Amino acid sequence: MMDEIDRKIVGLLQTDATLSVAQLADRVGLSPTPCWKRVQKLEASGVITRRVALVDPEKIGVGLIVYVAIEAGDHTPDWLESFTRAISAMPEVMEAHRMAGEVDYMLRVAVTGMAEFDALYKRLIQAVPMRNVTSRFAMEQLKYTTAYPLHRANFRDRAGRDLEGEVQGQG
Amino acid sequence: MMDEIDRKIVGLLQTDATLSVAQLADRVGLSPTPCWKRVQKLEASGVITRRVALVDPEKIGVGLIVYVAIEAGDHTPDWLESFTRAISAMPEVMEAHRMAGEVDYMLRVAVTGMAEFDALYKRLIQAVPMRNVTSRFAMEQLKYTTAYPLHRANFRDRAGRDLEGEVQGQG
DNA sequence: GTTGAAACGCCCTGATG
DNA sequence: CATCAGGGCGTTTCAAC
Repeated sequence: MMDEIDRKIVGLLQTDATLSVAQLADRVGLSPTPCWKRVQKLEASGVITRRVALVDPEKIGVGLIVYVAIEAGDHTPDWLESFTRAISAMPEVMEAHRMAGEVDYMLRVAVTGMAEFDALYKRLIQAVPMRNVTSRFAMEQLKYTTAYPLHRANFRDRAGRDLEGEVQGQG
Repeated sequence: MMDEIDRKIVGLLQTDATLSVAQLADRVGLSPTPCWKRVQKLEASGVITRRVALVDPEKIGVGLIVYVAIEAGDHTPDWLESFTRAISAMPEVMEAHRMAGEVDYMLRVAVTGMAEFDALYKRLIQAVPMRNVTSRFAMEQLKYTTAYPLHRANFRDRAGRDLEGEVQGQG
């Protein structure tokens, strides 16, 4: 189980992965060696999955973000299979979720402009039948981060106790 | 302007920022020195904005993703100002866009569970008046990437020419 | 663009307390 | 957990082609 120091390490690396182990150790109040071991453990256990470079979408000409809400044509394993394969092959589809409620799937798409989105849309409805597709276009990005919130309730202190009281339904 | 080699470098670093300059140079068909210079330039020019560690949300107990569609209470600068300040202070709000069309704003939220989302929702409607809020809950993540698509049309060859014919509306 | 080389820092691994 | 020590690798810069 992760403790408060692990939480700090993850928090720091989520915002800046160029930090050296020495800097990291300094900021979490540890010496380099155990700090390095913790980082290794966080990677081995799959908490930290990868290190990537983030890019300014405007600078590479991918300025249009579109949220696409989809109602499936039918609810069969085949449909899901075809749909999954289709979006996997589309680099413009950066995120895809299966949803609860009326909307079945939600996509986050990044394209150069309307013309390209239209082409993508056509490829999509051609790959698999859809009952309904609603596209919403972003005008301005107010906030964007890849850093997940690190709640104290999800970590332990050195005695192995929760840092906060039990959270409802999270036992 | 970026050329084909820059495009490859960005593409590689978007998926794996742990690559050494030597490895990178090897894969793009360059020697280390000019490859290193290109990376520096990409960072200085703001194409590459940062390097971060990505984390498995399940492993840190943030398993619930919610898309929130918002219609603003009114359309004044003050409202936008208050709204922006509110979501900036909420780490659970990982993404926020101002949208075209009926929905004014779109949030992507990561929380530990329904209880926490409910608390966030209350904080949100308390911070600023809303005409309508529609929350959609993700059941399963089909795809997720931080890597933007790199279209050949947005890059040049060594002669400075577009790699593809002019794209409609992108001329 | 290329190669080769040097200086420096950091990563990573041990040993010790 | 801390501290110390060391080898090896990668980064960064330089010179010359």
